[in-house]
Amino acid sequence: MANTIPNPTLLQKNLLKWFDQYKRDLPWRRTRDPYAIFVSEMMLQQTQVKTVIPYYKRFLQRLPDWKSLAKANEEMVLKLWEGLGYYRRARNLMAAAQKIIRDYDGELPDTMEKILEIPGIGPYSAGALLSIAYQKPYPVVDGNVIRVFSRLFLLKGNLKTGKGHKKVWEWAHKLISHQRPGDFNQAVMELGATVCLPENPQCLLCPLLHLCPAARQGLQTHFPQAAKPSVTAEVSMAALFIGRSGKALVKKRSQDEKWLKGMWEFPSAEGKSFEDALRKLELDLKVKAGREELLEVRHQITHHKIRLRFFRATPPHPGPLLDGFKWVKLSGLRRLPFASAQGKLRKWLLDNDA
DNA sequence: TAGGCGTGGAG
DNA sequence: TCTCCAAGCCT
Repeated sequence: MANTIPNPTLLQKNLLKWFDQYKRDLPWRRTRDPYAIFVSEMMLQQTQVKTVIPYYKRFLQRLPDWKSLAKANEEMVLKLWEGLGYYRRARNLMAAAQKIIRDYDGELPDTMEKILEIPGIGPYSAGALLSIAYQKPYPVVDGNVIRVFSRLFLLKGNLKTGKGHKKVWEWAHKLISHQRPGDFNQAVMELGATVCLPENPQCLLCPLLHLCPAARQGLQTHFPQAAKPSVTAEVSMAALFIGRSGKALVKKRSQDEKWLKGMWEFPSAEGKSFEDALRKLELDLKVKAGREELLEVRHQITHHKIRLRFFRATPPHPGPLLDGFKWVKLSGLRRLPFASAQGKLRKWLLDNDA
């Protein structure tokens, strides 16, 4: 079957009309403030809309403009970010604010060249900021755009990297609306997030159904084509819960660790088995642990599936605290975190950490 | 270029 | 329970 190319004008018109009628009411769509839009874009990197909303509101309430963010202390910014993940984004956000105050007199620049120099801003975010905050006709490509375009244009192969990815950008450049670039970009993403879903795409609700060759051929779930399956390794870890008078001992991970460098965790170790890991811990900390498993927590970190089992241990002999350890106050542990932001513990732990 | 970086939603 | 992957960036 011929790969018919949808008419760009028609595509824009249908999509924008649908967007006007069905777009979600999101807090960052109620402002034109480049700062607020910038914050939202940083938070939205690899993070779902629903997750971001409460963080976004709290962040803007506490740090409403470039100036307040630029002079904020890092502990406070990380605290506001706690639980969102990818903590480098929080530091980049601060660095961005400082740069904008220092180099641009407190105004987000409006050229691609300058925007790309801002820490934490790559091709996607630059396009989003220029189109949404400044109505400039730059496209965006994210996971949604890849999925929508792969179906609309029957794009084959891996579209996340290399030539395939470049192809998606070329389509995005061709299709961007010059009248309403910000709305067009958001509309494609909105369609991907609410209608053109990875599984069970809602084609009957799609404003582009009549333009979509994948849907016409019943191939919508065959696009985008699956990337090569990633090999994941299974890792066994043991962790110690060492409590004393309402407090628990936590440890800062070293910079030599494979993951979560510099983050706080309950003392843990890897091993060939849980027992093996537990013995290492006992040896390292010079403590004796019980063999009764308190809890098993599972974690996914790039290409690793981790099972972390917690065991109770009696506190080490009181004396000077070892370097990199500290006691945190806990009243009740409902969930045990694996590790957390640099110098911080995850919120359900800090809730109890007066 | 591929791997590291966090957490949680959803099927 | 398991898997996939989300408004990506950096090295």
